[in-house]
Formats: sequence, C-alpha cells, structure tokens
Amino acid sequence: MKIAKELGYRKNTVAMDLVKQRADEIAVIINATPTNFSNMILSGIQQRANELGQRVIILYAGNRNTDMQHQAITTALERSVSGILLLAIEPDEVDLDLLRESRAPFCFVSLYLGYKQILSISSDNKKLAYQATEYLIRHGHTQIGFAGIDDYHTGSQRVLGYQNAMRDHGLTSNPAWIKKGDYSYESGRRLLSEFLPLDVTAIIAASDMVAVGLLNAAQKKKISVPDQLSIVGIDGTFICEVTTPPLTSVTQDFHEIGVRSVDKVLGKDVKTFVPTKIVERGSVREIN
Amino acid sequence: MKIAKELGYRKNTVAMDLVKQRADEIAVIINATPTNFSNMILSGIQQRANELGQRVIILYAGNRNTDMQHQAITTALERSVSGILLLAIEPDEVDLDLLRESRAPFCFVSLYLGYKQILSISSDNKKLAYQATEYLIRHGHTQIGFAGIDDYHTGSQRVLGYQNAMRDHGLTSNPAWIKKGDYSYESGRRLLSEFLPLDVTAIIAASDMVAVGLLNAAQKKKISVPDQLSIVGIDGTFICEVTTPPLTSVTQDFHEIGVRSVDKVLGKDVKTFVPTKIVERGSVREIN
DNA sequence: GCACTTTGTGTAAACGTTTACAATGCTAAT
DNA sequence: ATTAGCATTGTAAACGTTTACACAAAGTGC
Repeated sequence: MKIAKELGYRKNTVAMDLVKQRADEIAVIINATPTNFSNMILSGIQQRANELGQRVIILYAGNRNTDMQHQAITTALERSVSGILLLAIEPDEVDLDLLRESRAPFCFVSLYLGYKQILSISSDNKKLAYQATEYLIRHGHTQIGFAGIDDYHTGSQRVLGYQNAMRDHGLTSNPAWIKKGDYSYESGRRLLSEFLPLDVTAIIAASDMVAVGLLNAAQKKKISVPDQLSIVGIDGTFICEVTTPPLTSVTQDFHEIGVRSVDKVLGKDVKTFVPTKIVERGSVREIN
Repeated sequence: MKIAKELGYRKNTVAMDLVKQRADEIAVIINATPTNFSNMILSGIQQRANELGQRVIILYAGNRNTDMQHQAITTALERSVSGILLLAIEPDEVDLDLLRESRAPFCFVSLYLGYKQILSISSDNKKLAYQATEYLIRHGHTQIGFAGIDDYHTGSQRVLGYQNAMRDHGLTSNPAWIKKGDYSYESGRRLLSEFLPLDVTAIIAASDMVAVGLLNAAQKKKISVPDQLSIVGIDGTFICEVTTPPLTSVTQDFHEIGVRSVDKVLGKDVKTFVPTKIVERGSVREIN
C-alpha cells in the first residue's frame, strides 16, 4: 500500500467494471424540464447510492421526447449499470420493451403506472388528492376546483382521488371544475380566470407552482386568498413558505422517494408508496 | 447490422472505454445543498454534453465536506473521464493537487478562483455587484446594504465590486452595511433586523433567496418594499417573478454557464465570464 | 513424523472492445 | 502476364482488472 501510494497508483474503475460484468452505478433518466423537486429526489438518490457504493450517472431524456427516451435507456444498457431509475418518465411501449429485454433492474420514480409487477416508488396520487379534497371538505368547502393536472398517469390518478373524496362525502363534482394544465406557474396563472364564473370556493392546485400562479393571478384581480378563495398546493416545496399568504400544501417526501428508489432498484423490498401529509399554512379558509 | 439487430447485440461501453483509455463522459462534482440554480447549470451542461456525445456523471461532494470532495475527485479520476466540472466547489489545497496531478482537464463552474491558468466559467462577480450597486445609486440611493454573502471567493469578489462602485461614485460605505450569511432564505430573514438601525434605503441580497427572506421579514415588520426599503436580488431565478412585489434582480445566465463549461473543459477556447444583466421588476424605488 | 488442513503466492484466462498489421483479393496500369 | 496500388478481411495484442486454480509453505492434531 505504501509503494502504491508512492507510485501514485490509482485503480481503474473501467477495467474493474469490465471484468466484473457490471458497473457499480445507477443510471437516472430524467426529463429536461427541471422541476423544482427533481433535485430533491436526486439528492435522496445520491445519498443512498453513496452509502451503497454506487455511482450515479444522469441521462437526460429531453422533454417528453420519445427518441431521446429510447436513446437514454439504450445508453444506460450499453454500460452494464446495476439499475435504472426513471424519474417522472412516461414510458411508451418501445421504452418498456427495451427495459424488459434487458437484464438490468429498473424502477419508475415519482410515477406509478398501475402495474404491481413493474417496480415503482411514488406518492400515492389517488390518496394524495383524496387527502387534499377531504381537507377542504372538512373546512366547509363543497365547490372545489382542481387545476393544472395532465392527462397521464399521475393526473388521472389524482382526478380519481378527488372524485372519490367528493362522492364519499355526498358531493357532486362538476366536470368543469377540473381544468387540465402542465403543473407550471403559467398554467396556474392562466387557469384562474376560467374558474371565476364557476363559483368554486377552493381550488386544489396540481403543484405548488400552479398554486402560486393561481395566487398571483388572484391577487392581480384583487381576489383575496384565503378570504375569497382557498388554495391548496401539492408538493410542499420551499416556495410554499415564501409566498404571502404561505401555501397550505400536501407535502411529498421527495428525498425519501429518492432514497427508497435506490433500495428498490437494487432488489430490496421496500414499499411502493411514500406517505404524504398536509402541511397547514395560510391559504385555506374555514367556511361555516 | 441486420444480424446484429436480430441477435440483440448491444455494444459494451465499458470495454470501449477501457481500450480507448478514456471514457466519453464528463464528471460533475456538485455540492449536496441543492441550490435552485444548480439544476439550471446542470441542464446546460447536459445539453451541450449530449451534443458532443459525452455522458454526464454526477458526484456529490457533501456540504463543504473536504473528505467527500477529495473522494469525489478521486472517483472521477478512477474512471478516465474526459473532463471534470466542479460546480460551485471551493477547493482546498489537496483538491487542487489531486486535480493538477491528473491528466484530466478540469474547470470550475460558477466560481472564479482568480487564477488565469485554472479553467473557470462564471459570472464576473465583481462586475455583477458593481452593476447592482451602481443601479441603486442611479436610483438615488446612497446608503446601501449588502446581505448574505460568504467569506469565500464569490463573496469577496462581490464585496470588492460593491465597494468599488461606492467609491467611484464618491460614496463612503459603512463596513457595518455588509452582513455575511450563506445565500439562504433563512439568512435573509435573520439579517433584516440587523439592517434596521443602520438606516439603509436599499439592500443588495447575495441571492434571490436572501432577497425573499429580507422581503418576507420586512413584510412581517410592516416595512413596505419598495416604498420604505428597496431590495435587489442576485441570480434571477423564477422566484423573482412570483413574489409580491416581484424582485428586481441581477440575472445570471446559468444555462449558458453550463453550456460553456463543457466547451471549456473539452479544450475549446471560450470566455471565462458570462455576462449578467439587471432585470427590473418591482422591488426598487427611485429616490430624489 | 505423518497426513491433513489452512494460508499464502504465483499464473493464466477472461471481460469486449480497438487498433495495428499481415494477408488476401481485386483493379488497373504497364 | 506481371506488378503496383488499393480495398477488404483476418489475426493478434492490448487495455487493467478479477477470479479460479495450481502449487508451495506453514500450521495442526494424532
């Protein structure tokens, strides 16, 4: 060891990986759109991977660009990674075929496809939306909007939870109360005016960013939050703390999602769903 | 090629890297503290790396943890990466020795050590602070605070720019007007009260997060921004748009910093400093 | 002191490519 | 028909490890 140090010897990981037929690294495939929570998940992934002696390699898959998604998966397979993590990636059939044919384990992160046999770590979106809706109902709201969700898995799961909660509490939900979007600030800003004629007293935002968009649009129209309109966000990122009023939000444990996804993809038996919780701040009013 | 496809042949990148004595990948060493701009830089890095056929591997270096920094650099050297990018990393002597002894090119990103011979891509912090200070002076401010900077390279460069601007405009700057911190929201919140007895009319925040901290603390104390206190942020992240009032901020082009750092580390001759610009929003008042 | 187990040392093959070079086949010019 | 030049094909070494195995040395129990 002394001589090795003197000679400045440095092990060659590439040669090691070759002979071992497997690289101690985890590939994370990620959308180019940098959501403000993806780095929280990444930090969880990184931390756990570090503990387990795995490196992390990141592959961008563009912006819902199918070609780049295939490319990213292929790149991951060409190095013999010990696992592939797909971060908020909606796979198409080609993606799934590529993954299934490979011998590398893979796990979807922050997205649940609905198949038990495909590894996944995520919040339970149905439960999450149910939670948010029920929270508003308990605070006396009966006309509740839902803003900014998409048409993919996450969005539809949340709609289901919202509808179930309404139904379970004997409320009829107007389909027009559900407004699609893309989880962005801009979505929220744009959608507020569409809610005004509908007389909802509260809106669930598909993300914190949508919530802030709604909030700012409301302030511009001199609609007071929460006095005239209640808003609850989803995600619980730091932005909830810095708005006025601060945003009540269903908080996802992104760090834990990251940590657990590493365990899952490496074969440990961990629960698919990571619990969420409501953090009350100042954007919801109690109605009598 | 047809038969290769039939057989499901997939090239083995690891074997390629071994024989080529060089992996087509760039290692990015990054602090664990996920600043809201690091993913913008990363996205620039990723984009450019993709164009040049380089993969990106991310290595976390903990939180100003020297051991983990050495570890991360060593890990990068053990695979024969084509370049090492150090993202907002303050190196110690050991780090620099490790890097210099290796044959891999390295480049500091969003940090300028002050040595011409060490590759670096960053905003010109001196100029940036000068810009912010001069902007406030042109708006009639003479008592200008500076909040939240650290004692490392970036912080001291900014202080220099601030002091130069004051001096060049014949203003004396009270050393107490400079308050150290760590670029965080919490820093800003805490520091506001320290400024109150000093009668400054404007504060430059070391980051947008500090600016929001100052803003929220001011609102809590019923101090109106910008009427009673002007604030200018640094970074120009999306958070500037969503506060009330929106934050005037010196905007850094993080994406471009990322793009350029890839070019730089791969040997292209690109400029070290990426220009910044003031984006006027609503947090600065004109004083007569 | 013998057989046996344990520990240590040395050797060689393997991992899947690239690359340099030799050998072969072909084309075209003399 | 001969040969130089060129393209194509085949062969073998190399990259730096791990791992399996043979063999020697040392230790153990009877």
